[in-house]
This record gives sequence, C-alpha cells and structure tokens, in this order.
Amino acid sequence: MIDSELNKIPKFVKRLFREVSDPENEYICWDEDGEKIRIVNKDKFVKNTLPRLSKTKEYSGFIRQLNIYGFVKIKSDKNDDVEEYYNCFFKRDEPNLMEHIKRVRKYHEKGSKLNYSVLENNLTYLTNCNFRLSNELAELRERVERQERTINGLLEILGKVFRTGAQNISHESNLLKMRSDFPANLLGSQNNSNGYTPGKLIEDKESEHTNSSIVKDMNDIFYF
Amino acid sequence: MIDSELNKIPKFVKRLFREVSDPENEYICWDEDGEKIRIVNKDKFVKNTLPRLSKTKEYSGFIRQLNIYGFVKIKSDKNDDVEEYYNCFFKRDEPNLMEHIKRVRKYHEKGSKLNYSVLENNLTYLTNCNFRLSNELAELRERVERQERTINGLLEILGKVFRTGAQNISHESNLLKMRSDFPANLLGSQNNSNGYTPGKLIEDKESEHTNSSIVKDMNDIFYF
DNA sequence: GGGAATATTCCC
DNA sequence: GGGAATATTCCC
Repeated sequence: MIDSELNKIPKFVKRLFREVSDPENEYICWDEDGEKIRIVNKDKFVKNTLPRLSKTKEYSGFIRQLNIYGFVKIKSDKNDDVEEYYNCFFKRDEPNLMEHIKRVRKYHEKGSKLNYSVLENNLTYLTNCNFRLSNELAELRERVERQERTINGLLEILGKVFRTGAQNISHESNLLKMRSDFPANLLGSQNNSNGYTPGKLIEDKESEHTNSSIVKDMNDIFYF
Repeated sequence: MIDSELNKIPKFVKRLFREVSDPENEYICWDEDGEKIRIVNKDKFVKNTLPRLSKTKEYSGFIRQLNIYGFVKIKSDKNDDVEEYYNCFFKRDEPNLMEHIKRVRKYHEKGSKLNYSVLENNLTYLTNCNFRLSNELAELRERVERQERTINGLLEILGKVFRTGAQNISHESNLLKMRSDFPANLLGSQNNSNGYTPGKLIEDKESEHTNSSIVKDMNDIFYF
C-alpha cells in the first residue's frame, strides 16, 4: 500500500486494523474468515486494548466510533460476552479496501454525497444479508443438535435391541438393512462441510425401507 | 450558585476554575488581582496539571480550548516561562460570571447570534484595553527602574560630596535644601500605589532650586 | 444507532 | 488565533 493511500485512512480505522490483527490481543480479533471483528470480553477489552485504540474510557464510545465508520453489529447466536461488527471494507486479508472507509456523513452535507449514499446502500444490503445468514445459521445449528440427539437415541435403542436379541422383531432382515443404511445417512450428514445437508434425512428414500414395528417405537425419540 | 446555573457552565470551564483556584497547583494560578489565569511553567503544567483538565497531552490543545471559550492571551512583559489569559467572565472572586461563558460560535450559526456578537465585541474591546494597559505598565516599570538608578547615583554623589567636605561647593544652603527635598520626591513616588507618579520628577518645581555646580555634574547619571 | 454538543487534532 | 476534520460525550 503506497503512502498516499495510507494517509487517506482515518486514524481510528488504522488503529483498529492494527489491534484486531495483532495476535497478542486476546479481547479483539478477527472472526475465522477474517470478515468481522470480534470483541470477546467487553470489560477486559476496555481495560487492556481500548487505551491503545482511543482516548475514550467507555465501551460505548468505541461503538460510537465503529458506527461513525459504518460498522454494523452482526446478530450473534452466542449467548456469551462476544460481539461482532462488520464493515464490507474492513477485511483481514484485504487491507487495501480500508481506503474506502469514510466517516459517515449526512446526505445533504457537503462532500461525497453520492459516493456515500451508494456506500450506505451497499452496507444496508450487506447488513440485511448478514442478519438473515446469521439467523439461518443459528437455526441450522439447533437442527444439527436435534439430529444428534435423535441419532444417539436411535443408536441406544438399536444397541438395546441387539443385546435383548431379535425375538420381538418379526423381520430380522429389515432391521439389519436399517442399521447399515439409516444411521449412515444420519452420521454422514455431520461430516459435510456445512455441518448439514438440507432435508436429506427425512426425504431419503432409504428410510422407506424401515416400515417395521421398531420404527414406529422410534417416533418417541424423533425431535423433528 | 444554584444547580441549574452550575449545569450551564461547560465542563472545561468548570474544571479550569477548579484547577486555577486550587492553591495546591503550582503551575496554574490566578494573577494577583484574580482577573487573569497564569500558566507558570508550560512543561510542568502539561505534565502535572493538564491531565486533570483535559484529555489532551499537548499544550496547544489546551490553548485551543481557551480560545474556544473566548480567553485571550495577554501580552506579558515577563521574559520567563509565564503566560496569561483573560476572559471578562472568568474571575477568581466572581464565579457567577462563568455562566456567561459560551462556546465560540460563528456569527451565522444557529443559536444566540446577537448575544454572541455582543460578547465578542466586549471581549475585543477588553483585549485591546488590556493590551494597551499591559504595554503602558511595562514602559512604566522600565521608567521606575531608570529612576532608581538615578536615585542611587544621586545618593552616591551626595555621599561622596559630604565625605570630601563642602570645600568645592559654593552655596552650602542650596545643597542641604536639595538633599531634603529632591530625593524625597524621587523615593516618595515609589510608595505610590501605582508604583509611579507620571512626570513628577522632571516637572517638579523643586528641581529648579538645584541650579548649583553639583547639579550640572549630575547630568552624567541621569538616564531620562 | 445516531443527532448534536463538546473536545481534540491538524493545519493554515 | 481559528477553520475544519475527527473524536468523545451525552442523550434520545
């Protein structure tokens, strides 16, 4: 990055990038993808990191600065003390984008009106996208968890069935078929890179083979 | 001072009053009359007092704030590290005046336009007055100093004259008259509350009595 | 999250 | 000394 570009970047933004990227910092960092910043423990962040970023002693003062530079809070499904903020021009691996970060201005103020409103629209759009994605992700995570419980329940029942013998089961061949296919589908979905393959379990044609009495008993442990 | 009045005073002004009035503070204080603030040692002021006054680490930042609240620098005849600032609404013995101190605004900005321009005119006027007074004072101080030297010279000569006897003096009665009146006029002017009585020495009719030969010798030590 | 007042910095 | 940009605080 050449000097004239570096000089265009507001001090706050430069310092923010420096601190977020510093692996020594425990309380502010990039998310896994280097797309969002993450504040991990507000109190400790304020005490340990904020003084290097700004003169304010208040967390709210820091957030005001983030907002002024167009960062938006990303809905997080974490319940712990973690906050994430996003700005489409603030990415770990593309520091050159930072030169597009401008102080937020009102529409009718002098300066790059048009430029700014475009930026603002983009940001609004991305914010909405992010919000939706974040919600979807949270739902999917819950779904994966429910599936795990289902699997465990299934495996437990199966184990019990095998230990007590097959005397109550009318068609042994059907049970064996189910054990080799049904759980495989369930477990296989967890190895998927998304942690989930939409609707695969329910719609899988293999499950139509399990129309025996034991499958009816399993309805109790299906959380879907 | 009631609470609603106290609340109208800008934080900076309140803190400034507190620090200037605190006798513990060595590097900022009132002048003798409680009319001006005095910063005594810039470096030490910045290190010891400024942190209690503001977040800025720079002396210039402090001065910017003074200017924003209408303080003006008073020409000082001191050559040492002392600066004085004046604001007609900032006085040691009349803290109630502080409520009139407003942040400096441009004429055409919304808010108390009229109010402000009046204030500004007053300040300009007072600044000029102060400037003139300060200059005059400095001149007078120099003049007093010259007079002192003159007096000392005179006394020295007189002492010499008396020790060597009165053989060279033609009219002894004239000399005695001068000794009892002339130095008294000179010294008397220093006890005056202004430290000076304009033109008294030169124009004093008593000096017309000293038209003897010794007075002609004294021309060498007159600094006027 | 952001408007607006105040504070601070930067620069002429 | 002060205009203007940026930072911080205060408050809705």
